[in-house]
This record gives sequence, structure tokens and C-alpha cells, in this order.
Amino acid sequence: MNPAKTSGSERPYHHGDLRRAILGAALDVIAAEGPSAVSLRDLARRAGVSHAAPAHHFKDRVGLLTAIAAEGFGLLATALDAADDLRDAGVRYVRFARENPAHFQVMFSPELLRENDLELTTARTLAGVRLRAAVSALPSEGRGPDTRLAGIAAWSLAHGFATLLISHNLDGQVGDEDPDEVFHALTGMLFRPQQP
Amino acid sequence: MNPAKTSGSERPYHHGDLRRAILGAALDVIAAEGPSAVSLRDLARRAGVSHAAPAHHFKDRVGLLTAIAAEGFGLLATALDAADDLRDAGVRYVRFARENPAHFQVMFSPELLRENDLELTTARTLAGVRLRAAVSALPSEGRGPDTRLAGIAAWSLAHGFATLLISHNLDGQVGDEDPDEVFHALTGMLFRPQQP
DNA sequence: GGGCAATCTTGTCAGTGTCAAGTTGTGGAG
DNA sequence: CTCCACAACTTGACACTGACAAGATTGCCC
Repeated sequence: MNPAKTSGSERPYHHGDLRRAILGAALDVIAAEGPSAVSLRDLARRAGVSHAAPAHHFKDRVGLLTAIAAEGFGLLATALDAADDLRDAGVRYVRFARENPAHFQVMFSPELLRENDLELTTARTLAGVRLRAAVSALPSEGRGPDTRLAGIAAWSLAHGFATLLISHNLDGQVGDEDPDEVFHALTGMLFRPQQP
Repeated sequence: MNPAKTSGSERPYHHGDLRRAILGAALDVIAAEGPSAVSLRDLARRAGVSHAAPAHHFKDRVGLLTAIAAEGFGLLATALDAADDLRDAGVRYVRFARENPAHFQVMFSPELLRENDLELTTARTLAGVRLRAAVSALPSEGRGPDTRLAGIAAWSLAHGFATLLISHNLDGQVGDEDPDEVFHALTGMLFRPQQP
């Protein structure tokens, strides 16, 4: 009495992993046309379910985007965790943005998110801890007198480069070079050994 | 025979400056709730006109946002024009973003814009010229060996700081300090006099 | 004064988010 | 094995939106 849970041509009443399917479709749409182009009904159609099915997993359109942002901060945190110094962390930050442009866009669009969501805030906090750890791992000679300023500078440089990159504002300047290497060179200008 | 063009309580058939009114209302909405919250019908209501009136000035929702972006690039270009060196240009860039967050957000959201719009492309090109002029005005000792890299670094730092600032991601780190001064300090870390 | 183009209105249609209520499957307790 | 509570999904409805077409009003220029 189990009519084709995963193989049948007649779609079963229960999707199996609708939550993941909706997330995946949403990420595709966002990467292609931006967050404003996601429509719950459209995602439902792509997954082959009724128009109100997504609401059961995400409650809201805002809930869906919040889930994406939380997932993104989690992915970013693990990416940064594997970095062995600040420069590497910056490269990983930029690479994360390039490989997960949909997540990245949503993560930094607070007006699209439920800011008091628990999963979101914990994931974001964890990513923040990883970022600060990378900064404080910098030897003090390279970091300058003010650790806090160094952190802001590093984050700004990486975030700005990543943002301009995925919005295609650097296409003319970077060309077909490897963005990782370009950013690697950039970090060399920021934290130079300074003399007294 | 001019029944109360600006003073009458009965609103006249012709608004007077509907285009500007719509733009202003849209900027308010975007600054408060982001670009996805703008609704042509809502803007029409705020201006006291019928729901289809905005279409006559902007054609589209995309047309409205494109007009905002074009205006933004124009404002940015004139702001940068008054800068006397690269550091000042950076400070002005950040200040522009802080004082015109709605423009800034829309300017760098290509998926919301009509990319082949003439006014947009010319305004954006002009702003790009101003940016490059500021970079090449840097004395070569401070700029490093690669002018192109220096430009990318400067733009990334300013853009990243501005973006993180207006998305309230630096609230904890900057506190109630003057963002201009914080950014001024940041630029000091980027272009240091380098030794051989 | 007469037309004419710009400006604005009214009406309509398909599409969307969200809520409420019903339907179907699932897994676990007895 | 049965039954029942709950999770997953559907159906239906409502208000709202963007876009288009067709008509009304106004100012302007000759």
C-alpha cells in the first residue's frame, strides 16, 4: 500500500524532501535573477507540489529567505574554520561569495530577513566568531596598532571585493584572471610590514 | 484660470511634479524597507494620484528603479568630482552611501535595473571616470607597482565599508564614532609608504 | 480659439502571498 | 494489528500588485 514513494511516475502525496527541493530551487532563482524574483508559488510549481506547500516548511517568504541566510552563515563559518591565517580567511570569504552567490546576497540583505530568528542569529554569531579569530591570529607587527581597525579593514576589503565581483562590477578590471589570486594580491597591499 | 496649482485643498488634475514626488516617496520606502518593498500603487497613493499614474513617468517598476540608480550615479559623480585626492574620494564615497542609502542600494543591484538604459549607462560611466581619476592622482610611491590593483583595492575597501555600514553590520564595531573618521583611519592601512 | 500632446484616471487581467479548512499519509502506543 | 494523533500536503478564498488598454482632463502653442 505504498504507491511509488520515490520511483513512480504518479507523484506521491509526500514529496520526500520538499524542504531541500524548495531551497535548491530558490537558490537557483536567486543566483539567476536576484532575491526579488523568488515566488513561493513558482517554487512550488518547480517542485511539483501545490501552491501552499512551501508555507508548511518555511511559514513565510521571509522565512524561506531567513533559512537560506542561516544556511549561508553556517557554510561560511565552516569555510573560515579551515583557514590557517587571515589572508587565507579572506580568500575563503571571497571564494564563498563566488561559489554561493545566492546565499551571500541574502545573508547581507537584512530587510529580507526575520532578524530575530534563532537559527539565523546563532549561525551569524558563529561566523562572526570565526572572522574575529582569523583577525586576532594575525601577528601584531602586520596588524597595526588597532586590532579592531584591522578587523574592519580586512572585512571591508574582502566584503567589498566579493560584492563588486558577484555584481559584475569588476568584470572589466579582473578579466579572466583567477579572482582568488587577484584578492591575494590585494591583501598584500593592506597588511604590509610597517616601519616605526 | 489657474485653480490652485499648489495651494488648493482639492487636488488638481495635474500634480505639478509627480515624477519628483514618486521618486522621493520611493527613496523613503527603499531607505526604510529595501527595494523589494516599493510598490507603484503604494507610491501613487502617497502622492495622491491614481494607481496607473507612475507608469506614465517611469513606464515600469524597473524603469523607476533604473531612474533612481541613474540619479544616484550622477550624484556620486559630482561628489567625487570635488575630491582633492584618493583618500578624500574614499571618504566621499562612504559618505555618499551613508547619506543616500536608497540610491546606493539600487545602484549596485543590477537585477533590479534595465541595464541597457541610456541615462543609467552614461551616469555610471561618468562615475567610473571620476573613480579612476582619483586613483591615478595617487602618487606612484603610495600606489604600489600596479595601478589597476590599487584601484581595485581602494574601491573594494570603500565599497565594502559602505555596504557593511548601511546594512548595520558594523554597528557593534564602529559604535557612535564618526564613520568618516573610521574610514579615514582605514585608508591609512591600505596605502602606506612602502620600503624596498 | 482650436487642436494636440502630455498628463492623469478608470477598468481589467493574471499573478502573488497568506490564511483557513479539509485530505492524505506515517509512525508509534496500546 | 489497530487506531489515533500528528505531519505533510491540497483546495479554496481574499486582498494586493504590476501591467495594459482606453478614455478623460489639462495646459500649451500656433
